[in-house]
Amino acid sequence: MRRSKAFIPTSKEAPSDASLASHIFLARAGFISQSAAGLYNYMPLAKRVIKKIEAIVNEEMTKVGAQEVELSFVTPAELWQKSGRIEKFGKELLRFHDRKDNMFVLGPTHEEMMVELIRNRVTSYKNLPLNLYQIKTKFRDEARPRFGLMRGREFIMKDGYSFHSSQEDLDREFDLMEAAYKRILSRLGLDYRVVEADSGAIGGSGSKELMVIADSGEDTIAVCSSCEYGANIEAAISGEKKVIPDAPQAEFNKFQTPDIKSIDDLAAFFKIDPYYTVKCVAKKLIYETESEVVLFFLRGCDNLQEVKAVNAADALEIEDVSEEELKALGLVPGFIGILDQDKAKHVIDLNLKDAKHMVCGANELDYHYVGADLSVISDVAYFADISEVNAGDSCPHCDGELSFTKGIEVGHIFKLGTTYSKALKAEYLDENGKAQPFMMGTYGMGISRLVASVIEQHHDENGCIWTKATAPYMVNIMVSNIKDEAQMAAGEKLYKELQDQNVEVMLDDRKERFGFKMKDAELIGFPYTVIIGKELVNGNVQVYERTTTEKTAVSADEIFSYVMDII
RNA sequence: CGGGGUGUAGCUCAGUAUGGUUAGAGUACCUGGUUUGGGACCAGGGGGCCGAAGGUUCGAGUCCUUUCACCCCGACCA
Repeated sequence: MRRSKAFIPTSKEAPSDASLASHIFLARAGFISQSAAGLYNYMPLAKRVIKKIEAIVNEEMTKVGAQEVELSFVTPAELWQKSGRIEKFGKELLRFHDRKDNMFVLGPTHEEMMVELIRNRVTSYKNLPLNLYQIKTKFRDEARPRFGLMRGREFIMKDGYSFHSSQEDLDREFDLMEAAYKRILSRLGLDYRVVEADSGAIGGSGSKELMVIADSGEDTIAVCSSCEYGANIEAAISGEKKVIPDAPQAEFNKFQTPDIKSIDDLAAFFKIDPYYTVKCVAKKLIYETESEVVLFFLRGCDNLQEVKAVNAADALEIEDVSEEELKALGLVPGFIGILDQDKAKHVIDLNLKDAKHMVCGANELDYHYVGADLSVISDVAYFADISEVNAGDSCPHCDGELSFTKGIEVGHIFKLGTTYSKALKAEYLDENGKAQPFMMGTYGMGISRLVASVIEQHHDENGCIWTKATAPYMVNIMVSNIKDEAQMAAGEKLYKELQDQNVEVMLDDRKERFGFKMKDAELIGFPYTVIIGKELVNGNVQVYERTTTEKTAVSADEIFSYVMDII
């Protein structure tokens, strides 16, 4: 491509609202342009990058036997009513009516459509397993799209669905897909981590997220310093505490603690470690048709993990609750106790199971119990893991230590089980001729989000730095002064030679000055720029490498073979 | 969905408190010339229903009402 004819509208100014590097540089370098909230146009450079990523995904999917299909973007609302997700998705589903007044929704994901596609077409265990996928635009009418391609309303996703006759076979496919996803991210040149994820209200027997490591990521993940363990903070667990503070020695007793309401005050008052205090976090849990105040008890040193709390209470949502609401229930804020708690439903963190030497609220103003032994309620209370891991906690699988990092969720693989096949009555006949719902897995990967992720991880103050696998053009030939006939001829010659070898090459033949064209090349982020300029009279050109920003002198006679070697 | 903010040239923004020439700058774009190794310079030029609709006024980018869009913080996010 000749730069003079290419549609690449670069700009010195970034959109006023852009804050992420990927948003700023993709906009400035002429990859994307916004058309409305969360909607972006892909210009030629972006389109090329997307095609490269899609090609790699397609190759890896083909390797593991997945078959590509393409389902309609406009989907009948009826399917979403059958699965119940028309309510669950709510306003995120963009709905509209056709001329016959039938309702449709723009597909936000395609579980229902895919199940419907194979229903009554795949009818025997002999045809299983089956793995179908597509790469397709999705639409979710998000309340707050932001960060450019990172969180758009319209985005490109690879979504795959597998069908099985047993849990074992689903487990096998799940591992296969995890390996394939890892290969894809490695080939793209990304630093990533596979982490345990919250499986959410949808149930299923497990899910993992593929996180690209980046400070700008919206997810917090806990990773082990020495083994492969990693988990979204919503699902992370820690191992046994290695150092346990000395226990306070006290007989069980009620103790006056005037105006001591916080854990810090309590620990200071008794001169004990917060580990030996019981914290109560009251929340309002929202269910389908009702809501209820639920008390969550944890060790004073731990914090409530709200996603775990919602799961433990089997609720849909969690909200804060006011002191007035607590008092209305007969609770005493600041002194809510774990023993003889009959005012509200409560969940106790597993870290408190059989805990001894504890200080806890006495359900009475200005009084706490000391020396409490919680083993007395071990058999009657409801225990669950509801605490958030802390940086420095020990790893649940090895001797390592957990630390936090930020990640961009670019993939999510999920063991769905039979949720959708049951809801949509999709069944096959097993060896005994008995109808069974399909066991399903679902595997998503955000293609347009990957484009942004590459730049989040690979950029500098001057612009994009594309990895070799993702670069829209591998080589940029920059003719410093197009009026210099020798320079121009050398540029044209190399351009043709590289094109003949199917190298993706750009020839910057614009009537611009050296500095302008270099800045432009850096902004766009070609891996290599061949500079044909003033050194040509001495028989030399230079190769500028974007990752290192170093220039290497190369003989003009050898430049073609030199380029073929490094790319 | 709650709270806040902004709409003026392709882009980034002045101008609006106190209404009053022909609505501005930088950048980008077109012409000509000079320049040619890190986003050049000179000269000339094109480009605006000041988000939209109503209203007040002799007169509205500026004041009032309504509305739409976009953005930010939060909630939400298979």
